[in-house]
Amino acid sequence: MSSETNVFDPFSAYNIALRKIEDSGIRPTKQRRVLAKMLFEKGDRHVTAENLLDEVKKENRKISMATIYNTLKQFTSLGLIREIVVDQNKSLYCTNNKSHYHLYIEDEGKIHDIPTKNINLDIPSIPACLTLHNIDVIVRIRSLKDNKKK
Amino acid sequence: MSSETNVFDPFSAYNIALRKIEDSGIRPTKQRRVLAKMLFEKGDRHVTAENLLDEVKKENRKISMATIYNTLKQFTSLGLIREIVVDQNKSLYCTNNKSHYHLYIEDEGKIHDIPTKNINLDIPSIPACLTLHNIDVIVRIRSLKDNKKK
DNA sequence: TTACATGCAAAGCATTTGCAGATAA
DNA sequence: TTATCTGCAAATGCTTTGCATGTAA
Repeated sequence: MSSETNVFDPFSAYNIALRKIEDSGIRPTKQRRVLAKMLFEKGDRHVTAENLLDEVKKENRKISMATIYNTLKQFTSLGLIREIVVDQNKSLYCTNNKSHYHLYIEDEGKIHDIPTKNINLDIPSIPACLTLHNIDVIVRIRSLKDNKKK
Repeated sequence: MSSETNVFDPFSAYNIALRKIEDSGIRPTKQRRVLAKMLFEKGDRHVTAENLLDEVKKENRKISMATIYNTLKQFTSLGLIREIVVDQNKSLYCTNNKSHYHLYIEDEGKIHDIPTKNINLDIPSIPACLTLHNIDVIVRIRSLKDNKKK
């Protein structure tokens, strides 16, 4: 392990998240810090509550499912993560904060980010009484073989 | 009521749907015909299973929820309707068969179609081994007042 | 000290399923 | 006649909630 491994980087995704948590007034509890580490120290991720629970278990820690759900919602409302809706039966959260779209491989259930610059999208202007919250673009693809079987 | 009301139009959305049902091999049962009428004789609609059940009740008919769910799935796989995923907790089905995007007013839970021509979207070409299934574009807006209350 | 957080188990809710009875062809 | 469909009620699975206990400030 090089000495650089432990250099404190105030601008790491994790430290930025931690500061936003503190600034927002919610407490940076142990559970929240552990989950923030998982979410923000592994690059851009797409996770479900279940994924996180499994990961917590693998590290021999213990955080309840209720807390994981609460935390995901809090992080979402703080703007740390983004909820993406690709299918009805499971909530997916995306840790990529840069503006981007999604590529969803339906038969694999896998999702990938598409940088905004790779898709050109022009939408009409929004009336003054309304605010644009977000634009979700999900490009849904299937592998050919899956498509063939009707 | 003018006599034209009962003129048979083989190209009405309902009759087209009915033919697709027959052609596909599934039986045009009473329930399926009633639901097809509700879906296709009222212009472009966005409905949930619950909406349809309520409508059925209002007409003093009775179709079970299980049948409504089954029918919505069958109609979707026949390509008669399209499932749109705006939020995790309820499936919405859209009867507009023309290519289009969606405008979702988050604080009202209302959804509207946006004709494709009003949005310019350029996506990169898809590798030959994959098929593009669909591109969902959901423009999410909020009314200003809702936005203010943090 | 006390307001806020966590964990558990129970509740909630949309959707699916198993199966007996009904129905279209 | 028989393969298919419907309706009921029970099951499922994700998510939320109520509440007692724990913890950060």
